[in-house]
Amino acid sequence: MTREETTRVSNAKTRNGTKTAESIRTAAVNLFFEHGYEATTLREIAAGVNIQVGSLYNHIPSKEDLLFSIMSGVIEDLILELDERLKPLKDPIERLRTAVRVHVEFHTHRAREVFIGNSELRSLTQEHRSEVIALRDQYEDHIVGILKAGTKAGVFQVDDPKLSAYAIVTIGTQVAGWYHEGGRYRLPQIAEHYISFILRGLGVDVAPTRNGATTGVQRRRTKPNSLKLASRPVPLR
Amino acid sequence: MTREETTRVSNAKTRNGTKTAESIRTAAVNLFFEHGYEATTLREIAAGVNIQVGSLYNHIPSKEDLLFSIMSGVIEDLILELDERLKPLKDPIERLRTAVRVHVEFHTHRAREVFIGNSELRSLTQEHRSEVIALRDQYEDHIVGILKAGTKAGVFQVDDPKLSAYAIVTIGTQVAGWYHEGGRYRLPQIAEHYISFILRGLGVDVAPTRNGATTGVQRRRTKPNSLKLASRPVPLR
DNA sequence: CGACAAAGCGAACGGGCGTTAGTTCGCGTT
DNA sequence: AACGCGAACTAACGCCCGTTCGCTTTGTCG
Repeated sequence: MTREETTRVSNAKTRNGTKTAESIRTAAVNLFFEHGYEATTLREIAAGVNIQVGSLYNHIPSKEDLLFSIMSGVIEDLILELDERLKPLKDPIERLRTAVRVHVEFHTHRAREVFIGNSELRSLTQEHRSEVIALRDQYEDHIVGILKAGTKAGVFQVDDPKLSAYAIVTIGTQVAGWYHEGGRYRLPQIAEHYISFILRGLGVDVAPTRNGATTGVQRRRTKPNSLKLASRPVPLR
Repeated sequence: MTREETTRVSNAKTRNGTKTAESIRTAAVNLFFEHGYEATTLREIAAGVNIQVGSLYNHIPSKEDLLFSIMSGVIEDLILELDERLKPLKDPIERLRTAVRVHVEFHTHRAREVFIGNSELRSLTQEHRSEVIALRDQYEDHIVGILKAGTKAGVFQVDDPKLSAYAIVTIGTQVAGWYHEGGRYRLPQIAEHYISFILRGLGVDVAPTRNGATTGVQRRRTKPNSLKLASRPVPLR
């Protein structure tokens, strides 16, 4: 009952040289993303690391704890990244601009983990779920804080900061669903597009998105026909 | 191998008077929504209908087929509803307005089924998944058609109709995640809000959303503090 | 009232799940 | 040379899953 699991993990090397715990994590991320947590077997994960099922338990306390460490880890990293990039900035508009940029960049770079984080909440224990929700709320509060500060300074026109923050966060979920490296849209392009969109939504006057001139964004030269919709959330298998 | 399952179902009455097949469907919808398809047991579904496990097979061919009938059924209904409401309209703006209204109303009224439809694609067989995706594409094509017609008529300014349609559809997914009857926001309020939002996004000049004056919408008189975010996708259990 | 089909019962099936336990192996340290 | 230890292996556990099947109950209709 007084268990004190570390969740964080040893860093010893496996017999073939790579860190096993790390391999387990990435194998789990890929499988959870593709088949979902419930449908993924520890035997599949073990096979992905080329070890036997039982050996997994040298590195993880349980399957559920593996999921939890992935979910909490990705939000913690997100919060850390946001804090760091926001630290030197004072101007509300610049702070929001950076927040959205970090948000979109993170949700594209680590799309799989984020997708898991947004869809597997119900597979966690009560305690772990509360913990993840607390982290998520903490992140949302950051955004809300920026919005409130900007509203008080008179540069934003926001009815309900919490509702607006929710809308902003939702965009990330969406991006994580369809973005894949090498796809039609380049990362800065996506980020700047949403920055303009959101700022306009907050009542800030932004130059129209003509040829990506807003902040000197470079658009791709190829015709922006249509998004590769086929690979949206999770076809696969 | 040459099985010809009907998926549609008998309409005999059970011993206590209600239609069993229907009860199975709603019990399944609730459980799939709360715990997910993989985590839901046929025994749980049976218990929800006050029946034994084996008796389920008097009404369904398999668990996967039950999921499929829920997912395809909800999209079929959505398409039917859209067709019917769109039939008498010619003006592109009016057509889009109605399409969004139908979209939001449907995604709030049948939020649970829609949520399942958007999150359990990967649990279907190849064949069933293709079928559902085809239906979904068919629905998207309706929206794309409206956008293209409006663009050709010169009332919309759309870079990429497919991408815009995707954005519109995404809003529904989002609403289905947090809406619940009796919550802070009333249905027409949500619909009109998104109609204005989307029309503005398409370059149509819409009166600003001051006191819901756009089309004579009545806002609630209570202060619109914050959305009940706690019950977003799926805490529960 | 008796026949018949629909629908429910309840036990069983084969299989796969997460997890545990005992053991072996290869290193770095003493 | 002996030891300790982390990490892998193998085998098994108890459990619960979706599905099947033979039997019984029920409601309907001629």
